[in-house]
Amino acid sequence: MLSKKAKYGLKALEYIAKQDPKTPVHTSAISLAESIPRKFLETILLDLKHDGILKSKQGKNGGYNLLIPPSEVTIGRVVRLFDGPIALLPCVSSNYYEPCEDCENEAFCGLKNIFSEVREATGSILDKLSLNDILIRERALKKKTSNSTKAKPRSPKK
Amino acid sequence: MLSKKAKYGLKALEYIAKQDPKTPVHTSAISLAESIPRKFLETILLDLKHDGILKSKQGKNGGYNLLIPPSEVTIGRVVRLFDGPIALLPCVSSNYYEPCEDCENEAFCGLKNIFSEVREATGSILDKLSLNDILIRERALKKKTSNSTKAKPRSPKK
DNA sequence: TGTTTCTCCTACTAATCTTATAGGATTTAT
DNA sequence: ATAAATCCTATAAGATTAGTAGGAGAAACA
Repeated sequence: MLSKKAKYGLKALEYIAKQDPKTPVHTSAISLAESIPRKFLETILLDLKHDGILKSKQGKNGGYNLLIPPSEVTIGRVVRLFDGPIALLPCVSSNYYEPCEDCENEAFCGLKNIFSEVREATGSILDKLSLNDILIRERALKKKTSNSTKAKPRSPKK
Repeated sequence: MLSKKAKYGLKALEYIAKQDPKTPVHTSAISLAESIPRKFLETILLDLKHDGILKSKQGKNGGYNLLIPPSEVTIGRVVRLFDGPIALLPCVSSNYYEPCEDCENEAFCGLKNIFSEVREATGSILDKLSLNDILIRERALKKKTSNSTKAKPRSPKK
């Protein structure tokens, strides 16, 4: 399971990505909108800033904005920042590789073989999809519903 | 990351699966072979027994054996037993589903959409592969190496 | 210049989870 | 009987999680 930090972090980023990129977004606004404890959120946004995903403006009317475009903020990066490795075993992690203490023959380990497949499957999703994809999918989901609610809006009038 | 329990559990099961299914396997033998603390292993094997994966024989010359064939012990089942849900968000878990506390519109959640894809990818591997597949892959890996070590053993003599 | 409103930073804490260990009760073979 | 094994519960140290507390520092603005 994701930690609250990772989940809150993703939701906060999503919220920021939806706002005007020129206007600083207040912690308290995010806190309110996404039901994230304000003080907790502060530390999370700070982490995101230190990682180079967000930039901040201090003082009155300050707040946060994305430092890099939403399409370049991968989900994997955010998950790793807060929760560490995506892999389920250290020996199959790309970014945090460590051999298992007592593994005699890593090359022959059936477990490694299987969990490497799992890591590949999840990594290929999380490192490919970005903040932007969250937004795109959300729009797609909403559109889909509004379409199926309306009566046959298939072809727009000329 | 997997917990030690899950990892130890899988390794223990693998060890047991490799032994004669008629002869009870001692905790101490597994502990020694796989470098798992004996007392810790005891509780793990007990869990596996209570879950119906292992059966035990008490008393002298007692020990553990598989209750069901290796091909029916999925990795997913063992992981879930020790570590809970495979999903990264409660709202995308098949076996432990829970709505997110403050999620207003689960149907429109971009995060859910993406992590449901992740859950599907990992679940489809972990619930399809079994203890038997670990053994099969291990054998395949060893064979591959021994082949490439030998000089062209491609076609056996008639 | 002083006040307000933000971020920034560190330290702390309560609760839970992890990774075991301890000590014996129970069961069975010999 | 005794030895050797599982069974069961309790305990405990350490790490992690999910926050909270309290202010320092920066900028806008009156």
